[in-house]
This record gives sequence, structure tokens and C-alpha cells, in this order.
Amino acid sequence: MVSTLRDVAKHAGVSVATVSRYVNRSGNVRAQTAGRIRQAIAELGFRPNVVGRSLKTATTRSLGVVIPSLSNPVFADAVSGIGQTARAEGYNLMFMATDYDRDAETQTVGALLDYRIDGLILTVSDPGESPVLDLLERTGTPYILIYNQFSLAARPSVTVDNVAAGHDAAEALIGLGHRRLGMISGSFGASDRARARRDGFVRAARDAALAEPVVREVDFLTMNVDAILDDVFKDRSRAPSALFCSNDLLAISLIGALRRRGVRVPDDVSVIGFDGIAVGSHQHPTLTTVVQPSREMGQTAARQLLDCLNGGNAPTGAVLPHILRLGESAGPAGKPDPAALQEPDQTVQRRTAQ
Amino acid sequence: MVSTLRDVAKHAGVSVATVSRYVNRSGNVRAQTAGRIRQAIAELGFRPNVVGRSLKTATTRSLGVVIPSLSNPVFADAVSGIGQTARAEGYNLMFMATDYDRDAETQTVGALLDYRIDGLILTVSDPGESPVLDLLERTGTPYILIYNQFSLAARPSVTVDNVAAGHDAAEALIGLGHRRLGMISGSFGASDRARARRDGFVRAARDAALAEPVVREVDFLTMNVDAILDDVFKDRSRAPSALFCSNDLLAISLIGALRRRGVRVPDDVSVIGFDGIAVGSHQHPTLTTVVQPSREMGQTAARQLLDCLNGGNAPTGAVLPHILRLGESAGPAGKPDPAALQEPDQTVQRRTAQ
DNA sequence: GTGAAAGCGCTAACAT
DNA sequence: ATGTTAGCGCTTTCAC
Repeated sequence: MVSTLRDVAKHAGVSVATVSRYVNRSGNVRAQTAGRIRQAIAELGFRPNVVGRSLKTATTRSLGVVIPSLSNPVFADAVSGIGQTARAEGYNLMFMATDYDRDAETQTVGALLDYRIDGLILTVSDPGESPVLDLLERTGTPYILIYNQFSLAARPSVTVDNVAAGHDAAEALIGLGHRRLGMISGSFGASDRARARRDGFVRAARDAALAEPVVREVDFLTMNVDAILDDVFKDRSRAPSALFCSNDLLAISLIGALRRRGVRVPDDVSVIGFDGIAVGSHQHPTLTTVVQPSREMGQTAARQLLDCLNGGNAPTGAVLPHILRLGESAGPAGKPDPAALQEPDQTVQRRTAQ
Repeated sequence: MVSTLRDVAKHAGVSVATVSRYVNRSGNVRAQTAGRIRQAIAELGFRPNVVGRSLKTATTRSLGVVIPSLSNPVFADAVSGIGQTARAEGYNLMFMATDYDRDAETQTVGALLDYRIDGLILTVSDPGESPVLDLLERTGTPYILIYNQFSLAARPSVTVDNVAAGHDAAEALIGLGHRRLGMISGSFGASDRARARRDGFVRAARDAALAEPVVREVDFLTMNVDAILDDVFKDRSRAPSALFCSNDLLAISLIGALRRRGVRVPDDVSVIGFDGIAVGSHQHPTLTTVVQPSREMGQTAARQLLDCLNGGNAPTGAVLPHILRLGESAGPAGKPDPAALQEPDQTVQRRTAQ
């Protein structure tokens, strides 16, 4: 059914080497010969077998991608960027999601290594203490992290400065006059970036001499925001007037839950998210959030990895600038003054971290 | 750096054949020999090279996945389901998005074929007239469509009955008392399912002897809903009181745009979406929508394909039931009567199509 | 239970 | 400019 180089060679009356040269544009082939080969290829519907090539060249022209989940558009966007850059260079993607399961990380990366991917782009739960990264180092597989915060071990990663970003989120709220801040986050255990955002956020509150922010974890699968809200707003006098969510999906849930219990956003409580997923800016109220350039992060990671594979330097990672996007979900603290309201959806570039 | 079967064999003092048998659990190996091999593998950090195996067995244990975009969570969910099922059987995914570009479809599928994927799961822009599907038929590659409507050519596809679903959406609105319906859709040219949904929707309006629904296409990339709304609501007296969107992302945009211009949802205009993406039910108002079981669709497609690869029958496709999810975004027509409002987020199973 | 050897489809010396 | 050939890592007869 499928034909091989040999079939084509026989059909065109040349040797396999010549066909190979023609197909790969390596070495010269006389125009007339090329014509015969072209015709043979067309007649047989020949498609080169990458498996044979890979075995010989010890290279697969495929990149592994391992991320926690596709359910969060932030990762999907990054994968889009990776795919675009990879495809432009003729690379394919072998893809797997781990669903935030550490064992799946190891298993998945192992499988990818068996496929002899040329390099790997991944997000792990903890880059400081990761058997997966050790395995990659040991086997000498080029890799680059994405989203993961830099750790002491200095693993290359393409990310924003999550600490600075968390700090900026707090400052934005403080700038609006909020004095009692809170943060609601997904599992800190499964996300080094959530921890970093929290650290920056809390530090900003301290820097401004505010009371220690309320910080709560919410179970990511059930997204049971209501239980958290009951707790946070138990004591209305000490309840936060502004909440920072560790990601936009959570922020959107939170706003829905608040409004469903009659709390007005932003009039009663301001909300700021993190990620900058597209749906946030199409909502009502539009979501105020710290935007990560996810697509660009994917592109950058892919670019660095591909450069490395093309004989360049090892990936170094990159800290990309985050952007504060002002939407309608965060407003001035206290009695709302319409004149003081932000113009919705105004986008303000903030500093690059580091 | 990486060791081979031969290295292990030498290290353990056995032949490569025996190591191969041990690794693949094919044929018997004496316990003592197995022990030596196990140790050699551990010491050398041996990982079998799938490329060599694939060349020999003419099978890669990898599935191709080609979908229009990862930006819409509905596809991301399906890919999750595919990945889960594939991984459970030890299959890997080679993944590519086409960004709704027909040429990219062909190019991408071609690349995947060169990698000798064992089978392919894909969504095409037009299954009736698709060079890609012809190519797959010609090469005898097992494949199954997903989301695509069945066509005359009877390509196997895992989908909901989009015509019936569009019909149900209209009936739901009509049941709430709406008499003037409208539909806003992404490009019909790039989506056979959008066309099918429209057909069912329009037919239901006719069946109910209503005026022909207003139908408008919106550019998917810019999502410029406002221009459409200006047009649709130009003549308030004839403007629709309920709008059906061809997908949830669009519905969410639409609701935001409506509210931003002071139109209350659902008090003034009801909105119903399509897909059932998670974020819709966390919004305020919660989104009324026709839910596709995306994850399950992915699982079903993967299962049928894998069964086929394991020597079973060719994939037949499947029509999975859709579900109408009643949220807050659709309410009674005319003067809203609080007592008559639906209980939010109540989920009602509807008939399976066909 | 184990080993020897052929060969999957391709590329890259090397030879002509 | 083209042909011959070895061999990439593995599985799988076929012997023993």
C-alpha cells in the first residue's frame, strides 16, 4: 500500500541514494533525473517514512509538550504558540497533559523520551524538586520550562515574574483605595507560580503597612468558591474589599458567585485575576487581570529550544513582561464615585520584571 | 549517552533477543536471567528506542490529532478526552491545530502521515469536499472525525446531532414565549456544524409559524459583535427577543456587549449558546446552552480508533446526546415575571438525536 | 530458554 | 551526477 524509497528508485530507474538526495534536496540531481523521480513519486503516491529517517539520523524533528491541563485556556494558548513556531520549522508536537498529577509527569516524560523527541517544553508542579527534570538532565535532553518560576537550581524557564506580578496586582488594588486585601488561589502545592504570586501580593500589602491579607486555597476540580466566600465574609467588618485570584478562571467563578449572593462587583468588592485569557475581556463586568503573554511565551520557548537543536546555545529561559489590564471588575474602594471609575478595558503596560 | 538493547545484552551477558523478549514480555525468560537483565537496564538507565521498534513493526503507537483551534475550550476538552483514552492504552498523541485554514489541514495531515501515525482523529472544515479525507482513504489510514456532521459520503464521525440540537435551542426559546428569534454565528463556510445548527434552528421557527429568524455571521477573529448588534437592533420593533449563538464563546461575548449597551439579559433579550464550556456555568448570568459532551466525544473517538487498530472493526462514528442546560441567560419573553423565572443551572436531559 | 541473523526505510560516506 | 553499501535499534523467525 505504502511505497518506499526503493520502490520509487526502481520505478524511476535510479538508485535509492539519488531519490533520497532529491527528496531531501541534499546533493545535486540532474533536471532530467529529477523529473523522472518526481513522476515516480507522484504515480506511487510516495511519502517518505520519517521513522526510517529518524532511526538513521537519530533525530525525530518532533518536540514534546507536557502541561498540567488543557482545560485552562492559558495553557492552550501557549501550546498554540509552540505549535505555530514548531510547524514553521517543520517540527511536530507530541503532546500530553498531566492533569496536575506528579506521577503522570514522570510517566509522560518517560514515554516522550522513548519516542526520542528532540526536545521538550514542559510545566512541572515543582521545578525545585523534580525527578522529571533530573531525568532530563541525566539523559541530556534539551528542554525548557514554561510558566514555572525560576528555582534555585536555575532551570531555564519562560515565564513572567510572578512575584512582581503579584506585587503589581496588590498595588493596583491599593491604588484604588483598598485597605483590606484578600487572595483566593488554586492549590499552592501544585503550582509554584501561585506561591510566587502570593508572595508578591502579601509583600505589597506589608510594604503598604496594611493588615495581612486573607489567603485561601480553593479546590481546583470542584471550584467550590461558595464555601470560601462564606468563610471570608463571615465577619463583614474585617472582610476584604478586594480579592486577587490566582487565575482568571477562578476570578470569573468568583465574580459569578459574588453576584449570585447579591454582592456587587466592583461596587462592593473588587476582583482582579491573573492570566489574561480571552474570555475575561468579553465578560460583564470585564475582568481586571494581570496578563501573561501566553502565546508569546510558547513561541519564545519553542524558539529557544529550536535554536538549541540547530546547534545554538542551550535554552536560557526568559522573563517576559506582564501587563495589567484594567477592566470593570476592579473599582475604587468604599462608596463608589462614578467620576473616579476607571475607563473600562484600558490597557497599561507595566514594567518588565527583573 | 543513551544505551541500546545491545549494550544491555552485553552488560547482562545475554543476547539482544532475550533482552527484547524481557522488555516486551514476549516469550519466556528464566527468572535468573530476567534478574540480570533488570539490573543491567537499571545500571545503564536503558530506555527502549521506540523509533527502532516502529521501523520493525510498522506501527508507532501514536495517534494524530488535528483540530481547528485550541483557543476554543470545546476542542481542548475533546483533546483531553482523547489523550486520556490514548494514554491508558500506551498511545501517544501527535497534535496540530490548523487555525481554520484548509491548506494547513492538508499540510498537517500529510506531515502526520509521514510520521506513520497509526490513526487519526480530526475535525475538518468540510467533510463533504475534503482532499484530506480523500488522502486518508487512499492511503488506508484509519481515521475518525469529531464534531463534523455526517455527510453524504458517510465519513465516520463522533458528534451530536447538530440539526436536532439547533431545533431544541429554538424550541427552548419558543417555550419561554419568544416569537422573534435570531441567530449569531461564526463563519458558516468554515463550519459544517454551524450550518447544521442553523438549519435546525430555522426549521423550528418555521414549524412554530414564527417569522424567519434573523441570522448573522460574525468574524471569528475580531469578534466584532457590536457591529452586528447595531444592525440587528436597528429596528427595535422587529428586533429579536432571543438570540442563539453558534458557540458559547460567542454567547459570552454577546452577553457582555449587550449589557455594556444597557440591554438586560435575560430581561430584555435572552441568549442561548452552544457547547457547554465550563466557564459558561460560572458566569453571571449563568449561560443557557446546548451542551456537547466534548470530553466524552474525544474518548469515544479514541476508543473506536483504538479498537480498530487492535484488529476490530473500522470506526463507525457515533451520535452522542446533547443536553440543554438552563442557565440564567435565557428567560421568559416580554415583561419578566420573577415567579416564572427558571431555577438557574437546572440541567435537563434531552432526547438523543436520531 | 536462549542465540544468530535478517531486515524494517532511510541517510551518508565512499566510490565511480 | 549517480550508485553501492553499511548500519541506525529493534523484533522475529528459525535453530538449537
